[in-house]
Amino acid sequence: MSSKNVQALYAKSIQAAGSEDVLLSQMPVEDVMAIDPLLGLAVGRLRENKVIRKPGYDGEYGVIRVFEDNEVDRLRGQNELFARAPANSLARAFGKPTTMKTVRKKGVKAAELFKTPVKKKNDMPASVDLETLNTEQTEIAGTYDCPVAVTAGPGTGKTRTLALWLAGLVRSGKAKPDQILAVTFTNKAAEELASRLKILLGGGSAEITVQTFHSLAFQIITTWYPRVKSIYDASGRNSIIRYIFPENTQGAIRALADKIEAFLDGTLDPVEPEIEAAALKYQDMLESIHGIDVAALCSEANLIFESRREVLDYYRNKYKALAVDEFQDINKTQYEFLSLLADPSGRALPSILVIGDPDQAVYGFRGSDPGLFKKFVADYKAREKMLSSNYRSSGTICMASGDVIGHNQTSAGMNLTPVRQTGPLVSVFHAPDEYKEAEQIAKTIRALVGGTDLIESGGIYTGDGNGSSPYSFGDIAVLARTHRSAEHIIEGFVEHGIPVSVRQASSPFTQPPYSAIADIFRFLANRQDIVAYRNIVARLIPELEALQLDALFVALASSGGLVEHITQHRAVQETLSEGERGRVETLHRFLEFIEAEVETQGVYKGLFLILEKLHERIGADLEAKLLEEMLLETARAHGTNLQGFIRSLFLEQHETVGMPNAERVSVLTFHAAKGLEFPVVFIAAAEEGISPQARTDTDLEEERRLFYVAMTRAGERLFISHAASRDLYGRTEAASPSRFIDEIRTVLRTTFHMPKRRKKFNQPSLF
DNA sequence: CGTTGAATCTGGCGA
DNA sequence: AGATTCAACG
Ligand SMILES: Nc1ncnc2c1ncn2[C@@H]1O[C@H](COP(=O)(O)OP(=O)(O)OP(=O)(O)O)[C@@H](O)[C@H]1O
Repeated sequence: MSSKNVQALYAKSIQAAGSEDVLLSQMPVEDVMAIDPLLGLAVGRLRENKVIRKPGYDGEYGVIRVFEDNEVDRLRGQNELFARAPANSLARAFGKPTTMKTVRKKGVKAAELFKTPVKKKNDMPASVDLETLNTEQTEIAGTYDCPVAVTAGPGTGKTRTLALWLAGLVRSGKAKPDQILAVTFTNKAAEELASRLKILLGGGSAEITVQTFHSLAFQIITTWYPRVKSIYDASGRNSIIRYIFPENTQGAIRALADKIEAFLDGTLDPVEPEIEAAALKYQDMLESIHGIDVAALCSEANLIFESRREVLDYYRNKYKALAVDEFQDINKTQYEFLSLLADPSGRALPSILVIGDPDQAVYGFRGSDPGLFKKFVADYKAREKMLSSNYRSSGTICMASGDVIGHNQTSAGMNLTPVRQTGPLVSVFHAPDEYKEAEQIAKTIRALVGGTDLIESGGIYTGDGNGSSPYSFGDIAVLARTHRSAEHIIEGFVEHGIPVSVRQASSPFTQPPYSAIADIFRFLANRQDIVAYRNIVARLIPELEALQLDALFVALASSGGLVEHITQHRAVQETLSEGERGRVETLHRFLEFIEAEVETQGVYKGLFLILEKLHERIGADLEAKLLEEMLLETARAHGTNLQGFIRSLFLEQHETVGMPNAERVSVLTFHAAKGLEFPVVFIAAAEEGISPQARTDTDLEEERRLFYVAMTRAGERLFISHAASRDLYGRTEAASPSRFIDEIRTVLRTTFHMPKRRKKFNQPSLF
């Protein structure tokens, strides 16, 4: 079936159903069957969630594996099918039609994807116990009359205690929910805390402010200065800096951008006059387009507090209680923000609880200063507390991680007493290369969830001997130091049919080649944002040169964001040929079309059309497609709320959610894993040069803390793997095992080697 | 002027 | 490897 046919068919089906949503979610399956049996089958299976959404590593767009092997071929065009048909009005859109790169590889055996068992033990319902505290925890959770600073190791119930401290405020009537503020450093932590509070307090918890420093600051800024509309992250920052200082080389731009970032965040030390000057120029530009840089959010909020007494008083009166988790990650500016909200010398100090673990300080690169913990204790005359019982990890994992962190000179050396018993040894696995590493992890996961692969491959885990498979995909996480090494794992999982969930840091949609998406939404929401406009044109009509872009830029600036007459502007007439102006006008029509679609059909529709447009020019690799799916989901959730979507785009991490309830293995960076826990953890790419990194400015102790964070996420089983060689920029580099592995005493680990790489040879089954 | 091939570069974590 | 930028060529 050719894709044209599929498009036509799909269009026909939508027509019959009334809308694509109706088709996908409401129309009786039999009716869809009547239009086309194959489509009916697909829709039916989609609805039953019997679907593994397989990211298109083979060059297809968002392939959804709904069919068995023999069926797949019949649906060759399913990519377009699920990507929906293109809007006719755009068929001959601007730009020269470029052929989309299509790579087709043989797909995995679809049948494999279906034999994966679903859910096992972690069906812990609402009855999950969040209330029980030990004596030390209880004491902390009940202290409201004096600031408290808690230092405690991983798994000691810090977050649990903090949640109950917050809940206690409400239950005891000491504070109303809307008088309570809990600040976190990551969105994940905020979500986690909010969901715990919901369980503890029910609906009333919604009134409690649980936010990251950044999103809180953004909210404060936009409340009092509604003029600010566009958010610029590292990627947007780079493009503006490149525009302002065009004479700089790539490397110089990056160095400058890094320093400007630190300056904006108030953590540049010492402040270099040239950097300050450059940063101010940059901020002028942002100011003029009604934008703000993420790095400047906290500093700007502080400025508002300092310059507008009534604003500060408003927040001081509002919050009667304040809690900060992961306090070791705080930086100078955030500390100032905090002390502005809760004046340590003031008369009416709110209840304050801060909790942290110096051994888990891993944000040195963005200016966090663990010394601020001591400063807090001194400034607030806080009562210091400790927790020492680890409830999360087996005795083995506690000891092993203790061995590693013990190598840090600056380790607090806190004693950690495991509550849980000794467990299986830490499994260390040597693979010949990163592909084999991924494969082995995939096989081990299969074995853990009930497969038999590992018996065949003579591998690491052969079950608990009782034939039961105690784990589900959702119990398992693979952690990696860098996104790059995580990607290899994801690819391997896709190939081996392991359902995977990926959590990205800052939105990939603010970076090329997707930055056009971010810019389009920015521009639609903020017509003053001519930088966004320039980026859109540069990305979508790449043939235009800098001078021509400048002409458009100037023209738009002088027209106050009105796009219509730009091409008549003198500067544009002079620098662009008639054909080029025509293409720009087509682009304008496209933007207006998107705007209308967003208003009437929602952000989802707009985003979908943009992605489609983008794919006329660029192909999409594995990760891209996974991400597109995910972003479309996010967009759908925001309906027609453009502002909400933008905020989420720039300030939140994005996770592939895909099919609801689908059990997935989490693949995360060490940083992203902080605060989470999994019964089974794999640490991948434990190699010198990766973990620890080997750069001139690498802080070895921070690298070790990161590794420690990764290890301590595990409850029962910890696997550490490394590859002897790894492809890097086309070169194959030899790599030796991470020193952190050796730091674990030998009796706590077992080591496995993989046979040397055999080309294209499949191990025959032994049984 | 537009196309093509060669040279260059890729640097981490997150809001 | 793969994307992007640059130089030489038609
Ligand atoms: N008193 C307790 N009784 C039973 N379980 C507990 C208790 N305290 C904590 N736990 C459990 O221990 C685990 C770790 O708790 P929590 O996530 O609060 O630790 P944490 O100190 O914040 O860890 P980390 O710093 O590593 O993120 C959780 O599964 C929690 O439910």
